[in-house]
Parts: sequence; structure tokens; C-alpha cells
Amino acid sequence: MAYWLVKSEPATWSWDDQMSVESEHWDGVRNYQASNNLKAMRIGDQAFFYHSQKGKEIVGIVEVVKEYYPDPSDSSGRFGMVDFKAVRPLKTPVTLAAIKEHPELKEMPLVRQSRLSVMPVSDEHWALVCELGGTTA
DNA sequence: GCCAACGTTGGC
DNA sequence: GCCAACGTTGGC
Repeated sequence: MAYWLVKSEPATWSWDDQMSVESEHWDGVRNYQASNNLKAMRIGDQAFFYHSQKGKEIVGIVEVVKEYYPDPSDSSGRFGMVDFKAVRPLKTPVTLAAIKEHPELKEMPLVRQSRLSVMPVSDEHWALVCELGGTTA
């Protein structure tokens, strides 16, 4: 099983919104690198749910319930999406500032490639962020 | 609100 | 196929 991180602006789609629904399609990705990451996701893979802009923190964990399929909001037909369901919130959100303070976590694409909205997370980083967030991996 | 990073578009 | 111009994202 692989681990990921996905970003959402809470003003557009927040963790509370995600928890209020059974599952939600992750549409609107228009970047090849991010799209390729979506394409590599398999059912059962888990992802950190990160609030960009207002928040700048990892707030919860979601799971892939439907694999990559065409995004109807993309008229060019080039991009697709997956569906996520909420698994559980972190007890304590893990802020970007906290991630930057950790020597290990500084290597995350979240820090190094701030504009990428869908990225892989290594097993080690996953376990560490879960620990900081007060939940079990 | 500004600015840096960076991906995309379009002219040549 | 290169590169300048432009648009978008997201941290600060």
C-alpha cells in the first residue's frame, strides 16, 4: 500500500466537508505531475489531507475508494481524478511549520515543491507525521 | 497584497 | 525546438 498527500483549500473543500460525505471525487487537478500521482493510486491507499493557504496543516487521513477515471470538469480530456473517503482526523493537526522544523520531514515534496498538489509520502514520513498527529499509522 | 517558483502557451 | 511572456499556486 502506498501513501500520498493531497492539498485542498479549506475555503473550497475542507476536511469538515470531506467528513460530511460518504466519498468525494478529487476533480480539478490540471498538472501532469499531480495527475500522474493520482493515476498511480490504488484502492486502499491512504493520503494525508492538507489544508493549503488558510491552515497550512495536515488535518486528516483519507482513503482511495475509486481509482483514476476521467475528470468531467476537464474539457480537454487530459486529466482524471480519484474518489476519496475520510478515514479519521488527526488528533493534533501537523502544521507546515512543524514539518519544516523536523530535519527528516524537510525533505517532503510539500516543503521542497510547494506548488505540487498531489504527492507521494514515504513510509517513514507517513509514520512520523502520524506520530506527531497523535494517531496510529 | 506581494512575490517566488514554476508550469504552460504561443511566436518564431 | 527554443524561449519569452504569462498565469497560477501558495507561503509569507
